Amino acid sequence: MAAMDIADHLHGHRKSLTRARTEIWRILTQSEKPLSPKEIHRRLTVHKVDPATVYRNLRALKDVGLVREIDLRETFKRYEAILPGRHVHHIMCQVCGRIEKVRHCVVQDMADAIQKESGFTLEDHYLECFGICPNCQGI
Amino acid sequence: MAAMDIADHLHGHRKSLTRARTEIWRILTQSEKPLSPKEIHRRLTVHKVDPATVYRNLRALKDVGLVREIDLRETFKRYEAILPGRHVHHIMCQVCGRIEKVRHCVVQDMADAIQKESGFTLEDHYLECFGICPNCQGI
DNA sequence: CAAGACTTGCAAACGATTTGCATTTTTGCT
DNA sequence: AGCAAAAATGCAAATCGTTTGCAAGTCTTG
Repeated sequence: MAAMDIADHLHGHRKSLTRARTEIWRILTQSEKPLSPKEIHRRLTVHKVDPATVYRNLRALKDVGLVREIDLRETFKRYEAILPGRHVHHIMCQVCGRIEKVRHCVVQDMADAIQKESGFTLEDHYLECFGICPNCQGI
Repeated sequence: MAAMDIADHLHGHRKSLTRARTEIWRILTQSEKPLSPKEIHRRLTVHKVDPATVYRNLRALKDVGLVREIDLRETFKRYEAILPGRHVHHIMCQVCGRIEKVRHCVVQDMADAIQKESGFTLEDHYLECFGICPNCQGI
């Protein structure tokens, strides 16, 4: 998604593409893994951006559907850019904390079963995995 | 799991089955849905149990594998008893917040794909669903 | 270019959870 | 049972991530 698109996306919600937002978006799209607000703040090159601004912008980006909030059982949330055509989950190593993407996802296959079982429609889900990475196996 | 078993379970970890723990366990096993520390505290009938004690005990029960911590994108965590032979996820209504169990789970089917993709073993996962419950559909 | 809408920095507030410490309860042994 | 050691508890204070009020700054749109 180009910078142009995110501007449109934001404008559609009466939100503007500010310097801080542009940077946060760049940082998120360039990252291999979901980042914490603190990590994002640390990587900002624009001067004097307040942590509160990072939080506010993450929420704004989340509200317009550009960013996803991820919980990996840590004391904070992580955030990642939602890139079109990708449905991504993650797996975190229980030993070293390394995080990798999981592109295979079978959750949608559960929709029918859920519908039958509880009558709920399945609109969204949250799937994060924990395991042991190659480096940590057999230690 | 009977009270006897949980005592054994705890003793195996040098932990005792105290009055507060017994009650918390009872509350959790009797609940239809995962509860927040605050809800658990509110349901305690033993006198003068401090919130800190609830937190400490939830952690203790989690550490020995009796309780699972659940994140439903709220401002707090929820906890539920891990009953043998049950692998349960949840679906929360995006409209009214109602929570139901989801017993069908296909995540283990992903283990092979994950192994091939990233080399990780899949030890545990975290799957919570969001949708719309029958009552809220068509509103 | 002006008026209103949206953003920001800063400091203070918040809410959930954790911790230090002195006291009480439970355990393990005799 | 009786007791010393270990673990748990209440209470208050502290932490930590995150949110909010407010005044000042920046954008947008006509």
